[in-house]
Amino acid sequence: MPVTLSDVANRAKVSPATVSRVLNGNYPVAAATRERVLRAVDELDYVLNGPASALAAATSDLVGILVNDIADPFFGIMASAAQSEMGGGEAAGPGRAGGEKLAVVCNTGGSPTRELTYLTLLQRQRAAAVLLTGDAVEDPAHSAAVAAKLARLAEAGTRVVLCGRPPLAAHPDAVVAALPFDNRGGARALTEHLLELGHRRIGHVAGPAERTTTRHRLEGLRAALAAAGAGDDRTHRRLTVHGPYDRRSGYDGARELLRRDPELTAIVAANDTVALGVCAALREAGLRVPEDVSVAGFDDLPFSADAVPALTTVRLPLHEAGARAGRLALGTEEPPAGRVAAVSARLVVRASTGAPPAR
Amino acid sequence: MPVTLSDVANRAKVSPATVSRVLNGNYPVAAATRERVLRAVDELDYVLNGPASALAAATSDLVGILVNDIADPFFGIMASAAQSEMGGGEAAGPGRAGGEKLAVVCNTGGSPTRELTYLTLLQRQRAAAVLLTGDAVEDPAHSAAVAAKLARLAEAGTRVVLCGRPPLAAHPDAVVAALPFDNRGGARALTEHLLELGHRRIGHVAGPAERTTTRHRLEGLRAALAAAGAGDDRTHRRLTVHGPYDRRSGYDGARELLRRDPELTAIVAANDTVALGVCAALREAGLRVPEDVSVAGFDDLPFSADAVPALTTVRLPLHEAGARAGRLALGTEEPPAGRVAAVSARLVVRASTGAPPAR
DNA sequence: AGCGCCGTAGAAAGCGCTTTCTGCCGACGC
DNA sequence: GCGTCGGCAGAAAGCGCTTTCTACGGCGCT
Repeated sequence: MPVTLSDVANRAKVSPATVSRVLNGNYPVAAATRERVLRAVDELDYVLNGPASALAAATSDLVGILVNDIADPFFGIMASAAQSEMGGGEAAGPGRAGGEKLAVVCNTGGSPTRELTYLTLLQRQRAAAVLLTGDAVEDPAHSAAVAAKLARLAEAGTRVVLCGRPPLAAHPDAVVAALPFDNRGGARALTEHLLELGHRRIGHVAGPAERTTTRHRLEGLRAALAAAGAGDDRTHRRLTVHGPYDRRSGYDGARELLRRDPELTAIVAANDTVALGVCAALREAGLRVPEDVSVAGFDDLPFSADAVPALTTVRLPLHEAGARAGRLALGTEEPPAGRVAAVSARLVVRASTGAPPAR
Repeated sequence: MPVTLSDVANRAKVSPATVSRVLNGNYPVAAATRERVLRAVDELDYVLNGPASALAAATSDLVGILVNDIADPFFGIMASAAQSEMGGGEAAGPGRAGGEKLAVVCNTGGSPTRELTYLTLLQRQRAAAVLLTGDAVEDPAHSAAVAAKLARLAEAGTRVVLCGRPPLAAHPDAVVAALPFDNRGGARALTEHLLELGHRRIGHVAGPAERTTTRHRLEGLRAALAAAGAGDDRTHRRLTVHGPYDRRSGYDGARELLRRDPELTAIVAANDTVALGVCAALREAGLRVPEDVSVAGFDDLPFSADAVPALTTVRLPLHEAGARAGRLALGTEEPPAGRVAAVSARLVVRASTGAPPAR
């Protein structure tokens, strides 16, 4: 019932081989013949059978993008940037010419199991490339499993790229490139800003425990604190709470921190969304931002500039990183030397931070 | 090099057919044999070749979810709800048992061309189902092209479902089900709320022109206005500006509306994100919300409750709708009678609307 | 004039799986 | 005790494409 390659061949009075060559454009075909074939394709409204050609050619045009939370713009921005690098832009011809890829995003929900599941599914589809974004869970067993999976994928010819995620410990060369974010540096700069302003009692609503991103941001923060001789480790731990990357976590976290230390003058949030929750809790407690308590976010998502007050945060060039990762996955861009290129984080000072209240 | 079905068969001392049957679980296999096969699969770390099985079986386990903007939570929420209905939850076995699907989201960026491109790509992959979310562009040529494409997909066995999008005019039965949002009703209720509060000069920062959602929301608004005898058509048009669904559009739109009519007492935004931009512009102009000007959004995205002031808006059950659409796509849920089930919209009154200032 | 070569098209062998059709074997019925 | 049936496994024919290898003209060259 569906139109096949040979139907087209018959109509164009050529062999199936020729049609295939026209569609793939990787073999000389006389202009007149090509013309005829294209016309037949058009007339029959033919669409290549993806599975069949993937099987025969042993590669497919599927590219998988794994994200932790598809409803979070942090990932949305990276994914859409990556996706926009991968064709799909112009009209798809009937064939696979032009190297258009089907870039698809897979939502792991932050669950290691689902991450592995998707990787298997992608492996099953013989994906051309896989792009992992965001956080990695710091469970040795899981990291090993992921690394092993990626190694197998790489073996089968899939290009693996890591974006906003540290390089693999286990099989570093299974990966084409890794673009980790400089979370440590960003957190450090942010904390220094707060210290300069005069803050000494700084609370932290951190991200989920056991995640590299969370750990790195914490390390940056503590490094700055330590360098300034502000507080000891026990204090830091007391002034840190963990939670997911949502508004609720910020709200609850801020209340908890306030309970633990009502004298707090600043709160650093795991990201901008969490920061909004923190602001809400503060406001509810009758505290003004930044006059009574300063608040800082992380990521610099678009809404942060519009918040009231506008959020001081650390800008991560999500779009650029995503786009670059996309090109790397496609092989359009040369991998960086050493396969790793850190993505820098820049402090953005806005209205939500200020000097601590005079006592 | 890669492990194939027959490798597994050899190791398990059975025929390839048997291995296939174990993996697909749709044919009786003696427990002992099954056991043996499963062990072999495990030992060889075998992963089914998706393209090959898709080719042989003439179906694949790919499900496409088309969204306009992956970085917008509006779509993120629907997509993630739909995706979570489609397996990927538990560990993926080596086979396709359990009907796990690879649910992938495709970002059209609101471009009709890319929409068609993705549809072709999905058709090429012989997708099991396709889920179109959000707005449809109101260009007859494009609608016809999409409808035709969907009809061909349906013909090939792909289940097509529409979520937050009106049923097809051209080939209504190409679609398994359509779950359009009640944008008219929502807009109407919202406008009535404003009218009851006493507002008469209501500005509108609408969504992109030539989109069904935009049109429906406008129609609801004008219906309410007309019913209350508030303003004529020319006035409405003068107090309406169009723009994309982003913060910027709200900001620019509000400034423009203020210029056109400084006596405005309320502004209805295309959605919550736009509403935030409106608030920013108002604030900048020295106007308080809602004391001087009331502002209302649409969709009730999570951040709306946290905005300052908390946004009055229209709640769309995005999660529920997405989940239902997912089940419909999978065939887990019976399609509604007539294949169409409107999704209701509910007014949520919060702090951003109030009585107009006494003159 | 003959040779070889370039440019182009066709034949055909798979790619790795699913599935019908066939066949074996033990159990059960009469 | 033999025929028959049912439960399970194997053989083999594709699924629709890609790609090597082969074939065929016509051209330029010697």
